[in-house]
Amino acid sequence: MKANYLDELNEQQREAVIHINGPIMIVAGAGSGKTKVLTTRIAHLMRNGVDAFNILSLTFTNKAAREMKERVEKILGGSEARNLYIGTFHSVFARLLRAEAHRLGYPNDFTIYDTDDAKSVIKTIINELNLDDKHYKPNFVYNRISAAKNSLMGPEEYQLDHLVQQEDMRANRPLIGKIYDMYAKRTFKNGAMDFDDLLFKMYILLKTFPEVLHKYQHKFKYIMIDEYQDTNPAQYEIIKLLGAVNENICVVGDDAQSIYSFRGATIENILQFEKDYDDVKVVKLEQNYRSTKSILNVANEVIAHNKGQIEKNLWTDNTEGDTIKLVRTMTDNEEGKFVADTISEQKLRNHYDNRDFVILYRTNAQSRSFEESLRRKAIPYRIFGGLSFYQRKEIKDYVAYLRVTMNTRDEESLKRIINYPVRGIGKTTMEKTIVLANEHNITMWQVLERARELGFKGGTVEAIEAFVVMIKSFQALLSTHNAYDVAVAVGKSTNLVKELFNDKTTEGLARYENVQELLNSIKEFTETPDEEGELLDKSMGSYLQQITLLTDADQGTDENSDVVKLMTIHAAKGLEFPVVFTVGLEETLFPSGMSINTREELEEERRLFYVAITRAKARLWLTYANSRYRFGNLVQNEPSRFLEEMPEKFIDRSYAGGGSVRNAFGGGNTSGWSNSNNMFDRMQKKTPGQQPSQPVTQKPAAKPTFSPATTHVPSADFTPDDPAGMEPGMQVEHQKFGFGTIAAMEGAPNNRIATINFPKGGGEKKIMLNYAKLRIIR
DNA sequence: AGCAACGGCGTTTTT
DNA sequence: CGCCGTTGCT
Repeated sequence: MKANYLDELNEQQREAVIHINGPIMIVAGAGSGKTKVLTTRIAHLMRNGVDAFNILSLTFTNKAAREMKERVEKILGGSEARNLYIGTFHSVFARLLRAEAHRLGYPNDFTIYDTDDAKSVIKTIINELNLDDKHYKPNFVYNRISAAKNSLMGPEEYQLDHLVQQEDMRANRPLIGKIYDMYAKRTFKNGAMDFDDLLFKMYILLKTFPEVLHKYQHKFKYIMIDEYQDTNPAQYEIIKLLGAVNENICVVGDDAQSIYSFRGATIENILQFEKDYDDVKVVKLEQNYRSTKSILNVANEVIAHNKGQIEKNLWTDNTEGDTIKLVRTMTDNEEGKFVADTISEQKLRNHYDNRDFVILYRTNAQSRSFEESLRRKAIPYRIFGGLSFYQRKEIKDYVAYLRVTMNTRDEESLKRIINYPVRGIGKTTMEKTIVLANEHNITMWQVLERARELGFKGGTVEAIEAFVVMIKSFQALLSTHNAYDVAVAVGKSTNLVKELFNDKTTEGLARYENVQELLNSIKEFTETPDEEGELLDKSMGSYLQQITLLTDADQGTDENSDVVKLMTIHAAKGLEFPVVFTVGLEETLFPSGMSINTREELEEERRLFYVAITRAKARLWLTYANSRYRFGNLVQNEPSRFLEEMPEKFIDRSYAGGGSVRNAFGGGNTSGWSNSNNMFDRMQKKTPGQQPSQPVTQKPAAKPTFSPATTHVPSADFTPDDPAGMEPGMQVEHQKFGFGTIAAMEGAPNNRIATINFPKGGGEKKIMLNYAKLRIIR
């Protein structure tokens, strides 16, 4: 244990850490050691007698939660940190609701609908109401409903609220309230919650059941909230309820980095915190440890253009560092090329690794030109964002089977699989099923169960009955087998896996691999001890709820993979990189054309720019293109207004990459500047044929966090041994991770957990022996 | 029932 | 431009 953990803090940090009881607000400027303060504070609480079980810490990503736990463990030693309740608002509440949802009439194994699922339900309802989905766009309606829930407004209130109704009338969409009402009823009938429900229903639960509120008020005696500037009213009210008894609430945030108002976050929460409680301790962390003076000065000056912030003065002891480079290119493609070239150059000149670079953009769609240029130069990269692994069709299909197995009320999933793979339950049958379900006021599944009785005939009734029997056989397996075995059985019985296996097209192969990856992730889930709380819930239901909440920031835990990262600025929140490229600094793109109509919107864009700048530790490039393709046609853009807000002193506007040194700002003609024959290109050309025929580029696809780095082919005679005989020092073989050595053993005798070092399987893994299949070598 | 061709639309940002 | 959903054909 580190005895001197307080010595590693500056005065303000220490002040924040040693404050134990009563509300405290930590205003933490960018790079001011916020995470360190949070983790040290948790450790300090525990050192001073607070039980880890009584600490709730809410973070912005699951990855942040995991890291936090590790860091606390490092400070304290031992494994007490395992008992902390750390996670995102959504995942923590999902877990609590898993224990309590029945009180609200939901199954505890409720399904969590992602945005696509939710929009699909909405679209169904719009069609049922005979409304035009061109006018009532599901997307628009979804956002309206989402906003309502985030401000804790239910369907009834929504339809009665004058202001809201006026807005809908003015938008010529008066029936949104009606759709909302039906949507709420439908998802409830489906036993499903969407993302916003995880907050909304949590609030309802605490409001409705005093004994539940009481229970959690006393469980969570100490509450910490990271990124408080990005919380919404629903989150605010829940925290208010949970913290009401002990008032040991610690919020950490930076109003200058509030960038999520589009999903209901309100900066008011942090601005008002001082008024919410008596005697709020306020600590400001103003020393930046991350960036050079140049970077920080530019950031400070940019954000000064916003009005009304919490007063603070962010400063640094770091060196002045390089100037910030401002670069214009002719087109978006040249922008991509410039960035790739510069990365090559910087690697040589300053000995950077790929992992030191990040490319930040405003919209996901901008990634393309950078992908191409990086691929061309064989620079490995990884894109964060875009379509997640779990949104892929083949994965959603597979998961839909698992969901229905867990929760037969889930119609969205049921409709997805009822005739996939084809089993003779076509459109007519499905429609009839829906009609019957409505008529008898039962679920679709119950109609299927009683198909014969309800008048289905011939081949149809046989097909339905076979389907019902199959799903029930999966359900029966749940009590005797772990989630992985059930999933495998599902793949076999449905022919899902075989069907994909027989598809020898490239896409078919990729889909097959993705499904294997899904199975791997389930396997790893069942075998890895739970790091997020005291419950070792390894059930299928727990798995399904968890994967829906995984985000892009959560993956890419493989810190050791040496790749350039590409992501939106939103996704980069909380991260830092030695070298940052912020690209696409053009009017209508950044600031976004959608956000230049009010001062509030524009200020949020500026905060976003501030976040982008402050990600950089040592070097920062800002680029923009004269023209770029948007929606298929070439458009001209002015340079971003933000560029004019930066202090000249720290900016190098003359650095224009391939040629022109003049006139980085002016419009006009720069023809001839793009004959890119700079040194990096030449270097690249010097080694023809030396490039790997297979580019090292990682698959941009988001993969589950828990997938192994390498695949091990098990020995032919692989048979699992009885885990009872396993002890530290033994050599074992794992079907996926390969050969390894048992480093340590812990856990109760009937639930032993081994720490095993797999040299080729991704290093040290914790494995629950009850679930893992291991072969003893010696 | 399954596939090809076509057209329309979209880009903020994400749990 | 590229994706998605719809249409219309077989």
